[in-house]
Amino acid sequence: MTRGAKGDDAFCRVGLEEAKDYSCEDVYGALALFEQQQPQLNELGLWKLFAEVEGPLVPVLARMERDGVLVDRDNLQELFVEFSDRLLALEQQIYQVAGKEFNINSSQQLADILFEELELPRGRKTKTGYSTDVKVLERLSSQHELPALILQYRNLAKLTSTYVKKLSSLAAKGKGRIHSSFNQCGTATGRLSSSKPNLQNIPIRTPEGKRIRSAFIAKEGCMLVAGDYSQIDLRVFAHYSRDQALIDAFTADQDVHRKTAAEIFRVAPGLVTSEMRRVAKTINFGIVYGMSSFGLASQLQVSRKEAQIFIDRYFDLYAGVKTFMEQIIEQAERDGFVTTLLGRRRPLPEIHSSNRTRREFAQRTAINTPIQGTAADIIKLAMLEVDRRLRVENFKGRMILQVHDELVLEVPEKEVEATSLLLNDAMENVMTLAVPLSVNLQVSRDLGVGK
DNA sequence: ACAATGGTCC
DNA sequence: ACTCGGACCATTGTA
Repeated sequence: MTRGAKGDDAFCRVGLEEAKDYSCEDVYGALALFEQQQPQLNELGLWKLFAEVEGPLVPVLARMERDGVLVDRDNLQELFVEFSDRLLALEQQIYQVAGKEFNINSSQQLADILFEELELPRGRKTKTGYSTDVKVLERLSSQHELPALILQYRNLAKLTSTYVKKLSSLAAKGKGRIHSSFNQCGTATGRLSSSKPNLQNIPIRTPEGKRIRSAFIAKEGCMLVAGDYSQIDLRVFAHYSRDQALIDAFTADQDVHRKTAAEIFRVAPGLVTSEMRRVAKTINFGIVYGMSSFGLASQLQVSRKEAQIFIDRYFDLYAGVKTFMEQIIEQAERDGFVTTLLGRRRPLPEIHSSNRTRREFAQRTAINTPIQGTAADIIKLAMLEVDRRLRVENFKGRMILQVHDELVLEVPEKEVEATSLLLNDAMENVMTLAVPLSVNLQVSRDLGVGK
């Protein structure tokens, strides 16, 4: 049933007759698959998940895809001109500093210049040579001006080609709305994915990135209402681990990164610096991913010993977390799979691998999948509830984006207040865990400023 | 067409 | 020897 890579737009070229046959074949195939797989879903205990979540979600996603999201074409065009100009200038500057012209986009050619001609210290090796990734270039920035220029160039080139250019061309046709595909199959954890274009990795970190975000707007007379779950992964983690300190922190609505920082640095919460909090935040995320002391050390740029101390103190504070990790790995070894709160299942055959790297990877996956997958379960339920309530209450607002822990709605100005309440309530109360779910709301004309 | 590298998001 | 979970995509360079 796979179409050719360039065949997805076939309906634009063929007549209705052929399109009809083609569509019916698709439907027939889907039905045949359904009849074959229904018993399997039953046996695996997945029927309920299919019938009550994934199935009902199909029309919701289909409508999101059809409606799309509006972008400001003029704004994008201006960004394209400005970024192209700046890239051209950077390019010339780079040639001058490097002493010759080369293809800046080629990591190979760049490596030649940096490590052969300029004789800068080499870093990590790749399969084909020496790495020129952001970590390496940042380290070299203090010794030579070229690496810093490359970083600037890469940053701008990435934004221009992947986002500005791509989004412009997609928005050029039709009403300026961009129609992504939200895929239900294809992730190992149960998350959605977005493609053609991917609207789940629109920039947000850098100032230039935020300007690209600003090009995503609400149509005339509407506002964008966004709700994002506050630290849903860690909250799910608290729920699963039943760790009392973590549960207490979220129940009291404490700043959990600050609390962690206070503990591992042995200072009063009031004396936690932003740097200490940053370290604690990295650890909190690392824990969810099953990070080792080695991984933590390389992430934080500290010694393994220091990293190990952080981890020891972490497990001191959150004793339940360690037990949970051990138990979920045991479970994976026993069953050969792990599950999410709604029974979504991920096989982990490599949990018994004799290859240590593979086995440990499977162990980290055993920890991460129930967390990430349960968070995905929760927001999928929220999407169904939001969609249902919008209809029941006859609101005109519609969901247009999902970004893993965030839902964005396009809402008529007059309904913003009521819809915001609806969104907040539906997201926070869609499921009851051992800790409350908390949602931050944002109302704006575009996706840029303040988010 | 495909692998490798690098980079964006949660 | 060990380098954090999940995605998608652009570009280069080789086949």
